[in-house]
Amino acid sequence: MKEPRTSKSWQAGPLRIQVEVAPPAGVGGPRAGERERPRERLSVDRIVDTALKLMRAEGYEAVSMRSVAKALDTGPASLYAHVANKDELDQRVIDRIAQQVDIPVADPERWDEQIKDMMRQALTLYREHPGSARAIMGLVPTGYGSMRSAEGLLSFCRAGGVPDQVAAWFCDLISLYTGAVAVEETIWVQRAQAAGLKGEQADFEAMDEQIASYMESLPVDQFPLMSSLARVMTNGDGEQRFEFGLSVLVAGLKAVSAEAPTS
Amino acid sequence: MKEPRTSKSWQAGPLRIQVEVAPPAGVGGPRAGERERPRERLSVDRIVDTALKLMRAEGYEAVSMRSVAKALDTGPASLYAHVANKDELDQRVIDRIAQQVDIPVADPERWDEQIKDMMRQALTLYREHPGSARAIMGLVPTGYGSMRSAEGLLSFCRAGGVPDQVAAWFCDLISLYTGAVAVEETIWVQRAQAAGLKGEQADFEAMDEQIASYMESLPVDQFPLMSSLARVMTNGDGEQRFEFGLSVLVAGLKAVSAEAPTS
DNA sequence: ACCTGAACACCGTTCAAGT
DNA sequence: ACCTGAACACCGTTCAAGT
Repeated sequence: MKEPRTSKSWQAGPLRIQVEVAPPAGVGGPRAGERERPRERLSVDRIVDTALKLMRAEGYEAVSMRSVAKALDTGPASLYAHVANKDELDQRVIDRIAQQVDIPVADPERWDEQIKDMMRQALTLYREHPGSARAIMGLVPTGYGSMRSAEGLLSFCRAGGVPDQVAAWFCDLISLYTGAVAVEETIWVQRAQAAGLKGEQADFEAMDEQIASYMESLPVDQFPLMSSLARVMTNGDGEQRFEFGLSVLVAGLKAVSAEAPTS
Repeated sequence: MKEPRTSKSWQAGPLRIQVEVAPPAGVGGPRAGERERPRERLSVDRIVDTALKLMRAEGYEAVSMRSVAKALDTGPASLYAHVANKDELDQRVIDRIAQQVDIPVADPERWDEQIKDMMRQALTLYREHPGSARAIMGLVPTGYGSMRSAEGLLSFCRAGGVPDQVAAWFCDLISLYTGAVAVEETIWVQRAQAAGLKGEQADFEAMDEQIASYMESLPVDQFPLMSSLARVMTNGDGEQRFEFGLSVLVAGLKAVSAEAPTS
């Protein structure tokens, strides 16, 4: 094990914790008006920026040490002077995305809606960076963006009178759920794209229809419910399903908070 | 695109649906007493069996077309006569795991506990096959095992008087959550292993401690809650956190069911 | 200190050739 | 029909050598 090359690292324990309590100087990317000289100096920011751009444009799968290096007009080995490994790069990219979430001041009148809004924003950001959720679920989130999000969620829970322990665990729970939804969507999109190379558009309706009629075709004696509820199972788009999930989670949060002793 | 080589496939639509409505003949693996002849004939079952064993022993990461082929004493190309691609192999392995979940007859007295029990079983199985959750979250689940699980969940919801649409979406929701928890755990285990190559045991306490003290060190003005609740945030082991999630989800299910019109 | 080319040990998949 | 060796186009990471 070698020491981390980036100065802002924390390795007092087994984990590498990404420490970056302030957002990067600019919003990201070379400042406007800055000319692209043929060979600019490498830096963590430049690397993260190009990775982010690549992800936005072509999805997480297209982001590799090699592709990022190529976009920077160099070889993959050069990146390792600024970033410990792919994992750290992923972590930094993800955190940059998380920093884009807008977190309002907690309002006791609508703290539950504020929680939902935050997660809707997160899902939107995931969608704008196809596959990013894939990466997030492979990481222990530290870093400014993640901490900021957690702080926000905690503040909304406080505003709602949620006991601390419940609030703490709920942060994890709802973040995990949102990430998982994004991952699931990514898969569907990939499947649809893989299947529909001829057509430009992914045909989700055809996929739903296919699954529904498959469920309907299941043997009624073994699968009485699945076969009769096939259409109900496949009902609704991603939006409706996500909203359903948010409702269940927030309703559950309230119920559990009411039971728990206020700690 | 070539047609699927396996007879039991369904490609009427964009998706490849794995159709296997009855479990494989044996419980899995060559029957006891069957001698291992140097070069047995390949088959889907043999391939899935060896992949499953490999996953159980060394985790999902160790399961590649090449490693499975090697374990079968052949080259990776040989597998493609029986399995369309890695994706189909994953799907079949996952489904074999899902088939191991025990699904009792629905009991209106304790339908909610039955739901929780099923998910506890699922998490245990994920843990016994490290990384399997990773694979499951990359798949659109069809196949016998998945259908059986969904049927079970639906039957419990019915027993609890949950409206159909709510039940259908809830199946997805709680399965997604359980898979996500398993994925998250996998990551922690991997991190711990990567960090603690010297020691045999993964030192989760040290990781918790590290994270907790990192959170405590956050600037209080920006992160008043995170810094003061650091210990609460890192409280509890995987078990407690999962149980919390199950409670929130089931409580939420009841609340949402009460609101919704009984369809 | 930073960067590089070349190499190492892997992937999934394809394809022409064998039996 | 089933299996195979060899190849293709990728990975992440390392390392000695350059500047």
